[in-house]
Amino acid sequence: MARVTLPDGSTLEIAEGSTAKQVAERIGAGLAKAAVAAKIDDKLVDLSTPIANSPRLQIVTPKDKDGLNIMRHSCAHVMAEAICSLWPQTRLVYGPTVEDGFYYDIDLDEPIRPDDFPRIEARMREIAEADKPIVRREMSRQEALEELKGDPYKTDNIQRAEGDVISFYSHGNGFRDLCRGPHVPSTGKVGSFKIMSVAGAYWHGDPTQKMLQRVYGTSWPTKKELDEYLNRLEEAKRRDHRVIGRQLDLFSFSEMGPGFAFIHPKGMIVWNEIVDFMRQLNRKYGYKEIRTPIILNEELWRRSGHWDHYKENMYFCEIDQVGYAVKPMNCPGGCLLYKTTKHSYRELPLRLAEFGMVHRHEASGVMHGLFRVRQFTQDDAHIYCAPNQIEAEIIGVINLIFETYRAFGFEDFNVELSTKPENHIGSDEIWETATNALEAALRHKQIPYKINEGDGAFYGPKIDFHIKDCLSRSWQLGTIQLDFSMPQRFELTYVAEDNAEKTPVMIHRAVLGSMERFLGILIEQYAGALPLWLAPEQVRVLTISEKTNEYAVAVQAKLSEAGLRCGIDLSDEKIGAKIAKSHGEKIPYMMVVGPKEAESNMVSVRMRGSQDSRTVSVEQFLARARQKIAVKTADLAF
RNA sequence: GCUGCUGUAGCUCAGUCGGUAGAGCGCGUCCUUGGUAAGGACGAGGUCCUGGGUUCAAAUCCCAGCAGCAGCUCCA
Repeated sequence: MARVTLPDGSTLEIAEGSTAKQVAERIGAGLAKAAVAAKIDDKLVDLSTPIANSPRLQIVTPKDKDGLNIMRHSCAHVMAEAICSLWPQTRLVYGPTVEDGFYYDIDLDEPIRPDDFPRIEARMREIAEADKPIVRREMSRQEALEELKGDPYKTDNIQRAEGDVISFYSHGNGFRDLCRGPHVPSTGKVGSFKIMSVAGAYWHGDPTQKMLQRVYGTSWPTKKELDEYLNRLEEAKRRDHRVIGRQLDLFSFSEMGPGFAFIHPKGMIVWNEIVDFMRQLNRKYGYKEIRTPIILNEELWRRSGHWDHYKENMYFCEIDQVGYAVKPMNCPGGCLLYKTTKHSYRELPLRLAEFGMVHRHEASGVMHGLFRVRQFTQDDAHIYCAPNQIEAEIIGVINLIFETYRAFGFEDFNVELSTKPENHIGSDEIWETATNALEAALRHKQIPYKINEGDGAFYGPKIDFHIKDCLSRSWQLGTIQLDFSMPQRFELTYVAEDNAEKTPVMIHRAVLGSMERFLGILIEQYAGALPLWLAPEQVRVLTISEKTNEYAVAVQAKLSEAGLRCGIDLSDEKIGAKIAKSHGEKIPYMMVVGPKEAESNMVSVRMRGSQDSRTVSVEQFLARARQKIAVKTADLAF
C-alpha cells in the first residue's frame, strides 16, 4: 500500500503502483473526467504515471494554469498531426504554449494560408473526436538521437533537452513527436480550439537562420471560454487607436513619411492637455524646462557614444559640407546646455525637463500606428546630482511616475530592472554601483520588480514602468536610467563644498515615455471616449430647430467663455440625427436646446453613452463640469 | 530588415470570364423646422498605389518597387 497526500492535507490509501488517473477516480468521477495531468511532489506528470512511495499528489484540470497549458500543448500536438497529415512533407520544429494559446513552428515550403485553417481545424476535430490515447515512450538520449537521425530540428531539440531520458508522445495514426510532456490522456481532451494566424518566425529567433512558418492556435476548456476570448480580441480590435484616430480625426499618417505622425487639431487638444498636466507636475517636483536642437554636429554623437553604439538607428545629414545627425535622444544636447555655465553643488540636484522630439530609424516592419514610430516626443528629463543624492532623486521620480499614472486612471503597474547589456560603455564597477543604486531605491519604496538581465541602455541600467489597460494589456511607459558615463564623456563638473571640481551623476527619466505612444494608449484605454478633461470637444449644443439658434449660440458663448471646449450643431437635421452624430464623435455632453429651454433659460443635458437627459441651468452644468475637469475623472454622471 | 496577406471615391467596401468603375457613410445645394441614437431630393467627387510587361483590350494576368496589415527580430 502507498499513501498520497492531497492538496487539502488529507491522505488516501492506494495500492502500490496505482496511476494518478486511478487516484482521480477514487476522489470522484467528475474530477477524473476533468483531469488532464497530475502533480506528484510538485512535478507535472501524465495521468498514466504510476505512483511510488508516498508523495503529495494533486490532480490537474484545465482550471489550473498548469492544466490549461498542458491542454494547449496537447492541442498543439493535435494541430501538428493535422498539418502533417495534410502536408506530409512538413517537418515539425517546436510547439510551445504562449499566453492565451499555442503555436507550432514548422518547416514547410508551401505557405499555409488563412483559407487553409478550416481544413486544418476539420482534421483536428476528427482527431479529437477519435479520442485516441496519447502515449508516452521513453528512451535514452543516444537512442533518441539514433531514432531521429536526419531531422536537424528534432536532433537540435534533443541536444537542448535536459536529463538523460528523452520522451516521445504518440497518438492516432502513427503520429509521434519528441516532447517532454506531460500531455492530456487522450486527443479528446484538447478543449475548444481555433487556428488563429500564421506568420514567419526564424529558427531560434535568429535572423540568419531559416524562416519557418509559425501557426498560431488557441484552445480553451469550454466553447464558452473560447467565445469569450474571441470576443475579447474583437473588443481590442474595436479599440484600435489607428481606426479611432481616423474616425475621430485625431491623427494620420502619409506615404510621404512612414512612421511620422501628423497630429490633427483635435489630437493636438488632447496632446496639449497632457503636456500642460506634465508641466504642472514637473513644476511640483522641482524641474525646470529646456529645449535643445533637433540636429547637432556629428562630433557630439561620437563623443556621447551614440556613434559607436546607436548609429544604425540614427539619421544623418550634411550642412555646408559638415556632417550632422538628427537626435535619437535628448541627453547629449542637454549636456551641452549644462556646460554653458559653471555649476555649484548648491544647484544640485539640477532637474532639467524637455519635451524633446527624437528620430530613430526603426525597421520598416515594426511600425505600428502611434505605438511604434520613427519620430516621437519624449517627456524627457535629466537630473544632474551628486552621488549621495541618487537614491532620493530616484525615489522622487518614482513618486512622480506613480502620481502621473494614477491621474490618467491607470492603477495596475509593474516594474522591471534592466542590467548591463553586451553593447555598453563604462566600467563594470560603474555598472555595479549604478545597478545597486536603482535596486536600493526600489527596495526602499518596497516595489516588487522583475530583473531583465542585459536589457539596459548602452550607458546605464534602467528601471522600466509598465501599466495595464482595461483589457489587461501591458504597455511600457516610464523609464529611469542611471548614468555615470555620459557626464565623464562630456566632462561635466560642479564645484563641491571643498572647492574641488567633481563629476555629477546623470539620471535620465521619462514618465509617459513617448507622447505619441501614450496618446495611442489613451485612445485604446477609453475606446476613444476620453474623459472630460481630455476630450477635444467637451460639450456640443444641439438645436431642435432654427427658431432657437440665437439662444443656442448664447449658451455656447457662455460655456466657451467659461473655458469649456464647446461646439454647436445648427444644421437643419432632426434632433435624433444630431444626437447620433455627437455620440459617434464621442462628445461627453450634449445640450439639447429648444423653445422650452430658451423660455426657462435652461439646457437639457444628455451624457455620452446614456439615454437619459436632465434639465439644468447653464451655471449648474458649468459648476459640475469644471469640478470633473479639475479632478480628471472619467465619470460623466452628475 | 525577414515571411505571408492586402492596396478601387475622404471612410468602409462591391466590381463575375480581361472589354475604361459602383454602393453605403461622409461632403455640397435645396426642400423640410422638428423634442432625445441617423427625414427627403438632387449633386460633386476616382492617376483603380507606382513603374514596367503580356494582350486588339488590364482595376482584373505577370514582374519589380512603395505603403499598409499580421507576425518574427528589435524597441519608447
